[in-house]
Amino acid sequence: MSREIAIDALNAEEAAEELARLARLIDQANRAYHAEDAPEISDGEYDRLKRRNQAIEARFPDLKRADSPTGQVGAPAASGFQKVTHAVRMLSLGNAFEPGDVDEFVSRVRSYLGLADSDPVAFTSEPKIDGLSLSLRYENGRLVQAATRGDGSVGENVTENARTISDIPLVLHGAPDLLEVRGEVYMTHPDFAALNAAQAEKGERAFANPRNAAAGSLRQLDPAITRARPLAFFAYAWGALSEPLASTQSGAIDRLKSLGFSTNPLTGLAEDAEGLIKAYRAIEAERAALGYDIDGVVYKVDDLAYQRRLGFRSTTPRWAIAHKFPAELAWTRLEGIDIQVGRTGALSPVARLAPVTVGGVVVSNATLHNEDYIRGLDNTGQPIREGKDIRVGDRVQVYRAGDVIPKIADVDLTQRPDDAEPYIFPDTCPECGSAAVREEGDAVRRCTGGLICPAQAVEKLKHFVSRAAFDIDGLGARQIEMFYRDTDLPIREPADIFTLERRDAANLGKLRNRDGFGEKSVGNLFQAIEDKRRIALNRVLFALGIRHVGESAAMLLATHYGSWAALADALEAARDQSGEAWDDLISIDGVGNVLAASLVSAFAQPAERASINRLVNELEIMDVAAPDNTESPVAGKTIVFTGSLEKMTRAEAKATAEAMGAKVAGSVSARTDLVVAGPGAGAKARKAAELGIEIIDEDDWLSIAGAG
DNA sequence: GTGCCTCGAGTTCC
DNA sequence: CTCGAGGCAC
Repeated sequence: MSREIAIDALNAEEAAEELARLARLIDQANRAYHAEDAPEISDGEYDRLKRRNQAIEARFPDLKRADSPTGQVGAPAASGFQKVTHAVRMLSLGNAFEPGDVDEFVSRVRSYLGLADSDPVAFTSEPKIDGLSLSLRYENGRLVQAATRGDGSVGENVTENARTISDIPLVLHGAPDLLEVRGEVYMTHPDFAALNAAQAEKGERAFANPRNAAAGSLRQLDPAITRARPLAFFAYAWGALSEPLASTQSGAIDRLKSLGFSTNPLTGLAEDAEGLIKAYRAIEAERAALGYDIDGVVYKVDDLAYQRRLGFRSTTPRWAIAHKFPAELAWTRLEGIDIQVGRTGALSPVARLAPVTVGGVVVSNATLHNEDYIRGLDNTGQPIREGKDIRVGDRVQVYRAGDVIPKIADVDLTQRPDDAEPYIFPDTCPECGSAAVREEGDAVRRCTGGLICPAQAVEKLKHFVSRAAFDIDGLGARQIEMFYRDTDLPIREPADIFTLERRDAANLGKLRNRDGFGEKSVGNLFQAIEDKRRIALNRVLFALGIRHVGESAAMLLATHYGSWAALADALEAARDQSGEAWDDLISIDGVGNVLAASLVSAFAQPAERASINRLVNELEIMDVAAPDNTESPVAGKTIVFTGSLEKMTRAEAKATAEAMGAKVAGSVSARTDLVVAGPGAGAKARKAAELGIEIIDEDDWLSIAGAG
């Protein structure tokens, strides 16, 4: 590093020079990172450069550059782009890997819709472009916002960059007043090759593959750079709309095409699984000649009314599926097996591999799941990989499951070194030495050290500050690691986070003098912690990290009990796992014996309970109200559907009823409020009549559902 | 008891 | 993203 002057000693001219130098260095590091190649500088050095840049900018605000690595004012510093909440979630798709999965998809659709064998149902097929999804929002025909997918709910605002892509029209004629167009940004093979040649000429790093080149180009802070990059765009879907585009998927795509978007020319229609697989084969045959990367074929139900009826599962639509091409494979050497310890004490083996490129990415780690997986057995004891075990020193075949998670597919026994020994899974925790026990019927071995185990304690704390839990800005995994090991100002349990400021004050505020901290960042951290003292009950419950209590169970419990006091009292009363409080807990839909026992025993453990109490004393926990469906006529009622339903299927009826706040049960009891009886209703309808429960037919139900 | 469906937990690379 | 397992319907 050339001369680096203390910031206080810089004059304006030197400061300007320094800012230019730092902008260049940081930009270079960013590019190296996006090219997914060996980074040129370490993470620590990168952070140091950014901090120095920030400090100089703070002292000379007038000198802040247009291309400042800290980004525009008001933008979150972490990414440089503003966050955008999608009006309609951007979903991911379920996957099919073989023809059988496609058959299953088609028959699931047919049975959910209740179609007879003679009723036709059409599906579209189109190549799945390997790029990055983008949502374009048009208001009154003008492009007003472009956002990346992000996590599906919240993406990044890349409007200025999207405007530079020639396939993306800035103005639409004859479009709905509001129209969100969704599609894929990608780079063609010739453009990718030319870009990399130009990069090489300029002495800059090449991109690993077209997808990363497209992603890196779209996420440039300077739109002028994006403009110079040859990006392309295919439209294939839509989000929020003021009026429908068409009545079918294929019609909507045609409409997008007539509005001026590029749509994929290989889009087709089929009537059944056989037709879809034919389309898949045809696209697969074209794959090498397309000139852009695709990683499979997407099938969608063509009729949009059917799509609406099919609806969504928790994260994926029921009306679409991605049929993936077989994953790319690569051979490499297994150099070692390490054991990681998770928050619940689970011991997970990780393969350390000689670095190898798989599907355009360099892979050096792979998950080995558990003991049995290494031995070549699945969870039922059936052999996988023809029963071959995995040994350190083996030549192994690696692929990326779902194009993401590296896994080991196969072992080449002919290349096994003579001295390779079967892997012996540890029966003690490598972090704390406690016994590691595998419960009968369980696939994982767990450390029994509990909070004595530093690995478990740290992972629990990381979970506590994670996104869906307390989500404290400036207190991420790295800081947790640091504070956990700290002797001056330790964070060893959640309550310690909320006493940090007090303890630091008592300690003469030394934190701000520490490496990586300053006046400003310490202030921000304390403020971020203060902001989370007031927090919703469900988040607190989830943050505690009790086994089997995830986000969804935490919400169920929070809405059932409403307040911390009610919850804590109930768990206290249910501690011997019987009696009224226990029955009430078990009666919650989605809460079973295992979850309930885990929850109750966590609260009954003296040490854990004391830790929870210390935390709760620091917080103001907000009550959670049950979802307000009071306008709905069936809110809070228990409904039973019986007999055959003719205008909808059972699954649909259940989904509609639940959306209206009702509970759907399988059998009639004294707790049933309403029975919907179709033709052929037998014993259940009779029992309902005996109990004096209201019975209606399918048409009555539809008019209630329509009104609700 | 068996077979779906979802959730929880752990994981990699960016 | 995937696997394992809990919860629930049949």
